[in-house]
Amino acid sequence: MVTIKDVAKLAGVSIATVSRSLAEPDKVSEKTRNKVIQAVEKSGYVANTLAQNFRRRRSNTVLVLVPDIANPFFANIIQGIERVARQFKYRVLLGDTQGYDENERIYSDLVSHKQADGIICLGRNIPFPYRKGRQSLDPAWPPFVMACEYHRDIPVPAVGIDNVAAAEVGVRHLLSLGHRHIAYIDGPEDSILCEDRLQGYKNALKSSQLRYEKGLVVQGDFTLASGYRAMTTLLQRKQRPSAVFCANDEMAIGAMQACRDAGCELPGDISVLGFDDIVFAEYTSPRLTTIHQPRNEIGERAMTLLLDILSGASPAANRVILPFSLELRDSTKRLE
Amino acid sequence: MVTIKDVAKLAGVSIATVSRSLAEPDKVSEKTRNKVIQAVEKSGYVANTLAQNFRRRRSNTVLVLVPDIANPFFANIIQGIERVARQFKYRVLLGDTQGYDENERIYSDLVSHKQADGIICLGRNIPFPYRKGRQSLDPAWPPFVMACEYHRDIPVPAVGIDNVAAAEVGVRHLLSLGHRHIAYIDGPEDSILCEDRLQGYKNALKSSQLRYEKGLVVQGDFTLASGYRAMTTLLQRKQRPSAVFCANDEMAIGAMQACRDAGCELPGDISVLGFDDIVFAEYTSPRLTTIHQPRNEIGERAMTLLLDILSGASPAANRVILPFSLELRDSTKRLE
DNA sequence: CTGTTAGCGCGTTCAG
DNA sequence: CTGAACGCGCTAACAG
Repeated sequence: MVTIKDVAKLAGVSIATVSRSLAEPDKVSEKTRNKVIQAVEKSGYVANTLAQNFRRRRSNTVLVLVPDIANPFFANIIQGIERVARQFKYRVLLGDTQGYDENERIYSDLVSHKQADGIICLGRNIPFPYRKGRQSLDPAWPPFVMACEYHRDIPVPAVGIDNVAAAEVGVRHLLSLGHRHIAYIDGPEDSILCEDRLQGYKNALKSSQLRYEKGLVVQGDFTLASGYRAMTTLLQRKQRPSAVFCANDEMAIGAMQACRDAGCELPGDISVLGFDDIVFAEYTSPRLTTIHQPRNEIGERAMTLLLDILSGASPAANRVILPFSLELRDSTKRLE
Repeated sequence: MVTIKDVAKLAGVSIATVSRSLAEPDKVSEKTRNKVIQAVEKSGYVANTLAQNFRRRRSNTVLVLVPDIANPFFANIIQGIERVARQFKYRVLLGDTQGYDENERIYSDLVSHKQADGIICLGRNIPFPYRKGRQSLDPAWPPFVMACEYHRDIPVPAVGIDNVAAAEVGVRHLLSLGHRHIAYIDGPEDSILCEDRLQGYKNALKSSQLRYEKGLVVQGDFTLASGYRAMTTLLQRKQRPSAVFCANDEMAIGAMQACRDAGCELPGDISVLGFDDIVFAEYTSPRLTTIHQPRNEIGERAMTLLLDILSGASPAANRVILPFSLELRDSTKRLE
């Protein structure tokens, strides 16, 4: 292995000069710099990152905590993170927590062990212990930002969309089609993002002077299967809803299947509205009307935000709200 | 920051003893070990991984090169890798290559920079330069294994299924339903895995004394959109196929959409057969008949294989072939 | 079984 | 602008 010493010898300079020429080129005279660069090329020197990291006390790595990497929604966010990370020479360490806090703990330990400089959290939990009711960012926490979700009490830097507004827009769309009996298939209980969507759903109902009916809200967990189950439950009501709003596309796709299995026509008997706009949404039958989130951009902005924090600069904004849009397709239809 | 020195002082032993007590506990007397452990707990010491990695000259990290992380098929494999990695205290570094060789290069450099100890490659290329026609593993290459794909000439350790056999089983199923005009929507050109599937397709045709017709094979790139386009092309033939075998589920789902848009009934007019058995396959309409691959296990075995190689033990087997199964659902139907 | 010692490869003072 | 020298925190001989 060729080390900085070899290069120094070859270039006839000291190792300090080699180090400087590479890290802070402008602090070195052009002449020496060229000598060094030549020596580097000739020897095929590449700095030993392990040694660099050790010396610099950082890893140039960010940890991405994903509740479920198999969820295509998260995958797109990771893509965004990855792109920015690569651009800034950062590495992305993947932590698939499978929804277990315990795993989050394991992974966030990586930061205290210096294996990662910061964390991007795609799930809904802060991966460090903290007192319930805490209202401020603990300075002892490592740099981290949340993507999609955010925290109700603690001002954690976060990137996402306005979920209340998005849900409201979606449900208003259903209302505008004449639906009055609209169900909501919710996501996991402790997801603030789902609470927001529920709130948007309620707001929309209210704006049409409709009463919020608890029985029309069924809980799922973002999976296809849970959407199927939830819809099955809803279809057993004496009065079936004429439309259903789902907290994500996968549950919507599951719900559609349940409708078909129950002999309902789509969208004739039931309109279905999704959330996220995953690629598959365009390939369902009927094509799924849904709320589009800029997933790649969410990832990019989250990484950028984390980079800001890591560089010590106060982040441009603590909470980044990105635009969403209602993607009209064929799964919602005017009530006849 | 509390270092190994502090612990040594606190425990009244040398730093070497602390190091040993933690890394090789059985080489230390129980008494000293306990002293050390107490000191560790009292001081809250955590070893600096950066220093350890530097000293040990390895990172306990594997790099996973993914052609497209948004593809749910890969996501499941990564899950498997992740699980085993966590179990063995390895970290997973993610490299989304987006199909660019250039990116693969960037990432595989991480290994030479000691940032990763080995590579698991989910794509179809060997991420290092090598002479075309090379027939053996270059000892200069870092430890790596391929999952799903493998290499035609070079005996790269690989995990996957028997794609020829799997495709043959699938197409024979179509044949057994009376189909004689069976199309194949192929994957990317340089995918050996797709070549194998094509071979299986040909074998099946041959077993039924059917002629292989080039026009019935259309190329896609594994995406939903490409499946849609490919099917559209196929539907424009004077004689439409009565069944189509797709190299993956996403293309199959795209193809189904194309059929619907063209007014074909599914599976009445056209039977569709997928490959992979991604979760969405059960939620299409009709439910997609497809070939199931044990994705999680592929990931697990790939990681295990890499671990074997890293530990110097000659891997139990150089090529691991896992079982597949034909998942009969509703998208294939007897020809009437 | 334990302690002493010598670096790993690099970044970073501090003089010059 | 450049070089000598130190040490980051830890592991791995080696000697005792």
